[in-house]
Amino acid sequence: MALEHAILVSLTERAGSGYELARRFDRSIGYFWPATHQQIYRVLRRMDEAGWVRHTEIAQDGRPDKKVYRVSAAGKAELTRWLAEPEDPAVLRDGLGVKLRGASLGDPGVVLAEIERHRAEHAARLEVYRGIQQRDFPKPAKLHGRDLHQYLVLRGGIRAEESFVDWCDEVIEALRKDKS
Amino acid sequence: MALEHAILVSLTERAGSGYELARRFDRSIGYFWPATHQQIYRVLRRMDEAGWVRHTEIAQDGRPDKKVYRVSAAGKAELTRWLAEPEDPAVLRDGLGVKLRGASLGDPGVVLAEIERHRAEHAARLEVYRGIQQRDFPKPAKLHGRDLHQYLVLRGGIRAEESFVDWCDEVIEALRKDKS
DNA sequence: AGGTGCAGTGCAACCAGTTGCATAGGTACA
DNA sequence: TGTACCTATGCAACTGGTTGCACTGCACCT
Repeated sequence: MALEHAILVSLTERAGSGYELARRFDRSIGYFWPATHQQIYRVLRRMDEAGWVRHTEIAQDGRPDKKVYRVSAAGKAELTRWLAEPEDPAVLRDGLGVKLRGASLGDPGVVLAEIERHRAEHAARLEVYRGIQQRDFPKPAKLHGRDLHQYLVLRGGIRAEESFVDWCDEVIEALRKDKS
Repeated sequence: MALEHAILVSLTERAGSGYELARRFDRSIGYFWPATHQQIYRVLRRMDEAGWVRHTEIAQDGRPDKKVYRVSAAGKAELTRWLAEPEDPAVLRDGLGVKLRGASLGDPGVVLAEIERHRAEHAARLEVYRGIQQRDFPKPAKLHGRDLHQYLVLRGGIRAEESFVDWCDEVIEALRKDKS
């Protein structure tokens, strides 16, 4: 139970509309906490009713009106309350692992190809992360406070992708050897 | 959409009741695909109606009757169909990352302690995985087919946990340095 | 003139998963 | 004797998230 809090963190960094938030979730923050625009709109409304955020309607010319949300005092209080609360460890739910485990029930070449495909996808995402690292954090030793935290989250993404890609390579090699 | 398939894979390895499956999911397979007994019972019934599995009621003395499920021909067909189908990349949803990103909004020491707690939990799980590896796969170079696949899935778990623990260490060191 | 795509918000239906509870007999321990 | 835990199945209510669709209007390309 924490899309609320992901939105609060994002809105604390910068106020924005539901649409803008959905864009942010597609980029940076959504890599660690995915959300659709639907889900975001719904949660925003709920938080508005609860008083955690307030919105101001902004008329724009050429494009539709938008509602810009900002975190209220109650929202900040809720955020700090949540930060102090213990968080459940993240659960992973990996269909690829299940597939590999069942690989011998079908054509093993099919699963091998699937692993190769996933490897490529994760390698691409790794490149994106590394690009962000070089662009936004060229001197990591000098970072402090919020910038440091953001950098460390990115490091987590990089490490996870690296380790996934390495695993794929191990699997690909082992499956090839087993097949021949 | 794949609890169905996780159950089918597990039942192919060995037939069993809903209760037994729930135990298996608590141990091995559930590390990669968690499920509660509720969810398992419900899906089993649905798959029974769809003809993917069949059950035989078994009376036991001293303990309640049970229904032992086994995969039908239709179930096997569905499994191989699914194996050939491309799988979406697993999404991660990590509250700890969100917390770290918002760490400067609260007491930074609180988040540091939280990371340390998670590190301990994942290190413990890593030990469990390594224990399984030593007990069940002492000679990995000799593995083939199903055993090899099972070993490789375990390797994925080990790699993921190792990389998470390493990340925690990086974060802990950086946060300590930043605080002082 | 027509299609695609972006900005912006939203409803309704659905699906997957969680939580709380119920039932029932057995074993094990204090 | 009471309590707690294990085996075994299941209902009901709820929560979180997905999918499909709808409406508006501008910009850009062909």
